[in-house]
Amino acid sequence: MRTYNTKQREAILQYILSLGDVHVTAAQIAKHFTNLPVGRTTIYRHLDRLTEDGTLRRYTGDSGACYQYIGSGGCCGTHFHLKCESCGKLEHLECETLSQLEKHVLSEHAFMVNAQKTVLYGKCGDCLAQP
Amino acid sequence: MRTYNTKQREAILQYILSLGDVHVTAAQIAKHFTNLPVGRTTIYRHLDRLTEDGTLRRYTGDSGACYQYIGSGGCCGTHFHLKCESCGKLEHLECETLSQLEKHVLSEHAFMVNAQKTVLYGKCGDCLAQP
DNA sequence: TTGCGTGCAAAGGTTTTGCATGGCA
DNA sequence: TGCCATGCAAAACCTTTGCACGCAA
Repeated sequence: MRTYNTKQREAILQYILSLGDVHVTAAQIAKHFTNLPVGRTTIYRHLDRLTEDGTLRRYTGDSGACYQYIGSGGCCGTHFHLKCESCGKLEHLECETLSQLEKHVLSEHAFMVNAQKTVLYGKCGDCLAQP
Repeated sequence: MRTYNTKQREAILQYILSLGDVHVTAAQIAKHFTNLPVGRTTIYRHLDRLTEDGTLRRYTGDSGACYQYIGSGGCCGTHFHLKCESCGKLEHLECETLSQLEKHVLSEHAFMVNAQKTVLYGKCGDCLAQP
């Protein structure tokens, strides 16, 4: 099955890439393209496809699904992510302590953590510094 | 504002308590009360109230909100939870390694983890043992 | 020309709200 | 009796699906 390079596909991908570490919802994308000819259906279909491709990460927030760019390297497959509850920023977290955690939980608590899907919620440094 | 002790309130609370560590969705509760006079509206209103009370924990799954009993002691305020993606079981995880993780992430990565809201996804021991 | 891509409309599911009635205290 | 609680119906949302037309290759 071939994939076509349409204007809508380009526009959606460009927008997500431009956001960097900040996640988006389908509604946000739709709002961003209010004045352009991009239908909701198309947005959802591309988000689904990009998620299956491994281009985007999908997780479920309090009001709908959120998507965020992962990158072509697939480097985010093995490490955790930190989601700031104040500003919505999603940070990547790769360090030895996290790997130890995975091993510990598996060996001591008989639970295999799926780092790909797990998001640690909390407050990032920037938001902690502000009142 | 007083709160009344109605049959519906009792029935819903009893059902959630009887489930122990297993979470429920609003749909499951509605299904459980198919033959009893408990409307969806009432279920949602009680779930909201109980969550605000701190009696229940609420988190959002792939298809709707999930609720789980916390207990009056609030003992779950400080530890993590493990959600099995296969069977849906929610396990409590309290151990020294997790506390270390929190301290490490805060001091080394400038991020304060909200353990109350964070759920680690993965596979529990029972499901790992099965094919 | 071929077949995927698009978008409108409609359907499906979950959650919320309006309003009249019911029931605890 | 005074209010909160209830539940039906309808609305508000988010997401998916059917179908005809458009467009990239």
